[in-house]
Amino acid sequence: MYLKKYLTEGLIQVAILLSLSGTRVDVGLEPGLLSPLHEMMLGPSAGITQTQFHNLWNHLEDGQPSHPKNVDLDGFTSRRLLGLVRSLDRLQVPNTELEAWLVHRVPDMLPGEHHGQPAPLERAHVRLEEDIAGPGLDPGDILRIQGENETGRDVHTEGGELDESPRPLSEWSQGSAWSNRSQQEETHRRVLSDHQMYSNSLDEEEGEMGDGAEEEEDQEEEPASRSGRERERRDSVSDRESAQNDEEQESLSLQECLRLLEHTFPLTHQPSEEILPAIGGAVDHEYLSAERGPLLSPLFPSEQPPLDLELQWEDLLEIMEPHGLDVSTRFPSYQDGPVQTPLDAAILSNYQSNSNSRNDNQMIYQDVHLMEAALPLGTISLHHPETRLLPLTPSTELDQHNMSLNLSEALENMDVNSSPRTPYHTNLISGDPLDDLNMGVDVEYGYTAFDMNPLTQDPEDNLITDNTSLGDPSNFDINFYPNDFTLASLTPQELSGANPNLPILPLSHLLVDDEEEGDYGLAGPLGDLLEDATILDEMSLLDLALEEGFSPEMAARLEEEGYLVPEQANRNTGPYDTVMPDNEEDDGGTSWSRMAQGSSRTLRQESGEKADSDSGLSLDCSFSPASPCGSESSCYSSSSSSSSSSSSVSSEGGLYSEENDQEDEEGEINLDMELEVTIKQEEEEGAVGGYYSSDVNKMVPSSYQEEKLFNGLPWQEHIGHDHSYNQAWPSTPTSVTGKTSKKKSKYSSRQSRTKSYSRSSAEQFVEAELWNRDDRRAQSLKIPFSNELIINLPVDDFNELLANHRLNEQQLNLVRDIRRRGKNKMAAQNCRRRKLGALQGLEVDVSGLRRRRAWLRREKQEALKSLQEMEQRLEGLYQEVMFSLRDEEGRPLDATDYALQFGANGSVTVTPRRQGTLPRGDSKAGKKHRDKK
DNA sequence: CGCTGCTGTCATGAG
DNA sequence: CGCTCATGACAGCAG
Repeated sequence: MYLKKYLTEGLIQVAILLSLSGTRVDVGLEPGLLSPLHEMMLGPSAGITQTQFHNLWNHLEDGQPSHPKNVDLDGFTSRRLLGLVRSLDRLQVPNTELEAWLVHRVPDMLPGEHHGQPAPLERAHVRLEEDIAGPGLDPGDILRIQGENETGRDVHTEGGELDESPRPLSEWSQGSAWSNRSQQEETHRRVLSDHQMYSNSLDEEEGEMGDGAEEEEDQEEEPASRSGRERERRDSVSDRESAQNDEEQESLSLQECLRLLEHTFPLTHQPSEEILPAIGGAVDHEYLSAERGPLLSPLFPSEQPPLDLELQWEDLLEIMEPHGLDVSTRFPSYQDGPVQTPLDAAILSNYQSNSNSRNDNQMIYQDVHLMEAALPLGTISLHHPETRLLPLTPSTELDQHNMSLNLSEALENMDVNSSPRTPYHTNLISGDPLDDLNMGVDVEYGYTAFDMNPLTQDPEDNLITDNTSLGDPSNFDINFYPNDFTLASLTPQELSGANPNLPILPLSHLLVDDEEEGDYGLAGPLGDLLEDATILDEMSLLDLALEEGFSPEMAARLEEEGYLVPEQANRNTGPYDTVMPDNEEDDGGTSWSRMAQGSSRTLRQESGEKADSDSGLSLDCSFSPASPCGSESSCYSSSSSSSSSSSSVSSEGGLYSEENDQEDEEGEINLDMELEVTIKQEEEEGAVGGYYSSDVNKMVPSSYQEEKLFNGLPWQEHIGHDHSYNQAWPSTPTSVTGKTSKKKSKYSSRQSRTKSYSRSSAEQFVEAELWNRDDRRAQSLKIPFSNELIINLPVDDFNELLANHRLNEQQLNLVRDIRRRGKNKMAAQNCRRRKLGALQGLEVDVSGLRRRRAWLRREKQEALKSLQEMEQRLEGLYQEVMFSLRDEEGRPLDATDYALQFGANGSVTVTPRRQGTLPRGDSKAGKKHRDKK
């Protein structure tokens, strides 16, 4: 508050100075004219800049690591959003901004029902008329007010300079000479119409639309109706003339008003104390000794520099905004306020906005509420540094389901599942407690220990749900999920304390998981534990493999460890490298059928599931090659060739599953893993598996069930999405290192892929055993390790791996290419994910800005109304003062014929109105009681 | 058949 | 200088 006051006062001083100097600062309608401060307030106009405005607002610190090269939105979308954002930059409360501010300030300063101060108003009038000053007044016409002698200021001088007597407010709004005012109003109207246009274009809420229309109407009606209102006021004042009893009260009110204004606007202008005695004897000079003259200049919006005002508004709003960003801190700071939840805040915001509350506190709350309202409900848990902006789309809420479900289930299962995995836990996720939670969730769904990584892979889900509002209890009812029995046990604190970055199980995953749970997940905790133990063994073996280069012995050991489920056991082949495509070709149909039996359903499920969750943006940092667990994960990923195949199946949709069913009828069962691989290939058009996959399977045994379990694996992401390179692999693999040749193979593979379906199953098996291009190449060159390993191993490990394996130049090149492409693939996925996230953030920002604009409009309307009231009061007070004055003959002065002028030196003079007097002749004194029209 | 979205890949630049 | 990452651009596939 103090800061706000300080800044605003300073700005007002500047504004007043500019107004006094006759400088007209136009509203910064041009975005380019906006000052850096303004840009800081609203954020960079270019939404694609690295710094997003939501970051500048210090709210919704999105969880993504702010990349130095932030998302660069391209295309129409970015332009559209940018246009919206830029348009919002033009959301300036033009001329009445300061008015609005003052209107809010004044009531605060005027606890009582005080009327405005005529003196400053008149002074402002004088200032306004300086530019159009006509011939100097006859000194004889200048009436010196009592107290003039005190200061010894020569009123004549100023009167001569100023010549023009203040106009009545009616004239003030009408006179052609008031070009400034007219321009201002015109500008204002223009801006309003602009706002209206934007309102229409942005398809705002009806309430906003109504506001805009109303606002415009108000603006148009204002100038015309003002004169009428002023006349009415004058009449009322003249009526009161008979009741002199009220004069003293008015004077007192004026005194207090001036006093408060003085405190608020300590300026450099010399006080005009002369009027005080005239106004009322009770007036204390002490309070009016300073700067009363310019006090009212702020009341004249036409004289205010709109740019500063805009900045000031922005400043005011922005100062208060950050408070509304952090729920955890904000609400405590406003405990005395009604705000309890963002929803409440939004409601209260609307309510308060409509209730025309005008004191500062209310303003603050309005701002806070507004900002909260501007935030989607899903973005409540902003207290976490990595919280993200959430879209307003329903998907957010759906994802919140995931979040809450994950957390709750994780919490529920943590104690149960953590023990078997303790070593793994400590190794992999010691840094992040929530990973444990996530693991718990994974276990709950029968996923293997590595599933938690996969679960984190869904990029969109991460984007949307990473930072769902954990801290908001209101979300829980929304997040309640049928199978989530632990939500009730979760306290908001627990959830809020959880790491928002906890990977969220996508809704699709949940749904599928539910189904799968019926199939597999019901195995019970024992099965989970066994699986965990198996996974742990597998992981240890993989670690060893990483260190020792993944020798075939280790792969064999992994097989022997028996961590494979019975289904998997069938798939395990003997020594790595023993599987030959020919065998697959022979047994392809049988293995295919077997696989179909075991996993056809799973495949279908996965296909659907992947259809939902397969965003392609699934890469997650958890499996970063550089990370300690990256190698492990890579091992697992590499081992989970089946998972990749499953993902591929998913990408390929139900077509293959249907084929699987058909093949399944053949009923021939072959335990050969290669056959299985062949099946996969046939299912997935050779996307995964095959000869090379057998190696992978050796390293890390996998089954279709495991595929299911692993379907969230990061590797699965890229592998599974590699739908474009499922092609028939030449029976005689040829090493292709050149890019052109790669492309050729790639494209030809696609063509062959389409052909493969028309071919005989044997041919399909021959050609469909291949994965993607790199996999095939690796297979052809007999690269002794998986592509996943190649891609995801840290550099050192990778080099070590290469060193451990004597590879020829071709192999080395291929391995490097595989690594490069794989990493680039992940990078591309991350990039796209970030881009989407940025887009969503922009959308959220736009929505927030819209709300803010609506709020500002309402504020402006209120301010206008208040201003009108103030003007009325000022007019009344002015009349009162005039009536309290007497001319040389002791007759009251007619306010229509005389005007109060306030000199720069603080002197106050009563000057006749030229326009008023001229037509009326010299009836200044005699027509004091003349009715106004 | 065209459009759109997704994905992988390449080229390029920056760190 | 090499590696990694990010990103634009391109192309193919699927819906």
